[in-house]
Amino acid sequence: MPIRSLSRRRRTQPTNAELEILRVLWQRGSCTVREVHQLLDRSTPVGYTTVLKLLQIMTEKGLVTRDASTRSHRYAAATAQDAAQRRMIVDLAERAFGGSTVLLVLYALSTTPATTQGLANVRQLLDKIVGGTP
Amino acid sequence: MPIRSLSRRRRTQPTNAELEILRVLWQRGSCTVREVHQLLDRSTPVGYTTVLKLLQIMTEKGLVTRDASTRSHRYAAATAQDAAQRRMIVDLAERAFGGSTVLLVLYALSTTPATTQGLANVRQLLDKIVGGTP
DNA sequence: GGGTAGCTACGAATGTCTTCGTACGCGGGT
DNA sequence: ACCCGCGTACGAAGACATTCGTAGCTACCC
Repeated sequence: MPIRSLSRRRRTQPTNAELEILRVLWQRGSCTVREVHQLLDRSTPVGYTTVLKLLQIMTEKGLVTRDASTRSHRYAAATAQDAAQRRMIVDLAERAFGGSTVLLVLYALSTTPATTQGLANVRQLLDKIVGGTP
Repeated sequence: MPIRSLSRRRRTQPTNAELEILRVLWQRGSCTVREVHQLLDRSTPVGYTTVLKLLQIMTEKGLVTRDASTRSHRYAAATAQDAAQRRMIVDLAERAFGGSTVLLVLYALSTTPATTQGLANVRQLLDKIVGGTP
């Protein structure tokens, strides 16, 4: 019988269902449960109270903030989208690329069916990063 | 009482513990359970039978192959490392970047404390990708 | 030939994620 | 005053993930 189970996933990363909700909140700012429920675009639809429960859990975790001053509480993402995205990239780099985001980038670029516009953007950003840390 | 629970995580992606084992197998080729157990480098150590159980489960999932011709079975990763890495990138792009790997790359580059060598590699790869799909 | 070390198989405990049913309260309309 | 729609809170069910103990087998060594 296992007593400890401490090596679970990074607790700070949102799960899949949480991420879908966060996407709605990032796009729309602050939302009621009903709004999130209606805006969610899922392959398999989900019940209203499921969304409510998730938002309650996410509040406990600190992923979202809640304004309970009105009857229909309003929820908003607690962290900015880009910060969360960067965290997820770093997490994936650690788990699968030995911590190297550059390696991750190389693989991503060699996979992607990229548009010339997208590649131009990457090149532009590269030009902006003058030095880096050698 | 939930009857169906179908919107779980992408079933093809290895979990965290599975990924740690795959890393060993990718690095060393084919291994016995004992070898994997000894080579695993975990913050919290894990028991021998845990590794065994995980390898059995991964065999069922098709993540690894098993050669049972000797007393100590030998396991090997079923898919190449780079293919798995690409899959994980695509998965993250879908979950958090609207499916755009280019956007993922942009965020990764703007985060990373990159070496000039790494950046040079990225630039080199960019030069190789002549066209892309506009 | 018996003991021991090492191996696999299996099941159970625990924790997390996702889902929903049910209970309960408040406010507005009739 | 009463009901109904809408809201929150809570608990529990089921699927997975992770961990390990125990059982049972085989080979090897004295």
